Amino acid sequence: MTLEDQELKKAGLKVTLPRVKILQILENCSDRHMTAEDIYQALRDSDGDVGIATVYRVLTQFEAAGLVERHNFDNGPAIYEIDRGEHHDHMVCTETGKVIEFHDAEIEALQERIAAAQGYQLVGHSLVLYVKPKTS
Amino acid sequence: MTLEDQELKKAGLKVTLPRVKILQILENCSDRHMTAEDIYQALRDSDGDVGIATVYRVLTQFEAAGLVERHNFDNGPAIYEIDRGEHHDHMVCTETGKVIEFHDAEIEALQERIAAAQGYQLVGHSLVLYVKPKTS
DNA sequence: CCCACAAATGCGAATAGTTCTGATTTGCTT
DNA sequence: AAGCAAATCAGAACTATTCGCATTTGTGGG
Repeated sequence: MTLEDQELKKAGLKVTLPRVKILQILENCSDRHMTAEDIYQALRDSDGDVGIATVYRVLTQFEAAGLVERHNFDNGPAIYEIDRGEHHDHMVCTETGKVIEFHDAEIEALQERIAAAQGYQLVGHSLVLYVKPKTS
Repeated sequence: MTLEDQELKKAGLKVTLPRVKILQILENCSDRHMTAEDIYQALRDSDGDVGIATVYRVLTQFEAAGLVERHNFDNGPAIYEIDRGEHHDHMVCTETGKVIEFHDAEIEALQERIAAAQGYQLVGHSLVLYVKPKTS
């Protein structure tokens, strides 16, 4: 019973080979931001016989279970990352594609206030900054 | 030579029937936030024989010319709106789908600072608040 | 005012990303 | 180890969008 197995159990998900492998890939990947296709390729490269449909299904379940977060940058494929419980937003370099995480308590607070001012309650948000290196 | 014609000319675009009609639809629509499909239907309902491919092509040109803005809310189709030169972000009600515009100078300023702190220059951003009515 | 020619359009096919379907396999319960 | 629900596979389907190419449409020059 590995750590991954326990996480899956805790999330109420049956411990299956595809799910364990996908969880491992997400935990071990270097930049922590992978597309479904990236994961599919990683599986393919190692050994697996996991279909792309399963990758999507498993990622959706992981998201529902709070194990991973899904983000949509502009157009293009969604990216997935392990949810470590530390909320953050993203900055994407338009030249290199690099993704940088950041968190700003002030912005978070302002968002709440803005929603409240219109008679709403904030249930979520998506903030992506598109940036380029300063010296170009 | 209508107002729409002039706008198109100014943008360096040939004045064609599809372009004029699409511009009118965008200017006259009630909620100001339409999908390409919405526009296609509006054209179809009135009279036109404009293909969906043309709708997309024209919208892309309008965006490049600064006449309209395109936004991607989460997944689902992109929405387009006339660019009146007043920058704003969006709040989407998760229950009714209602879209509310807002602008907050403080958040804008903070975004610049955050990008700068990482050695980047802000070239754009996407901020969407997902909200629900306070009393539910 | 008309003509030529580039630019724009329509249609259908193609693409990208993602989800569904239905037959087969897998893993939990005993 | 058997049974059964849950999960998977492969491929088809779907949604949003773009492309290719034959045809049409504006526009500037004569």
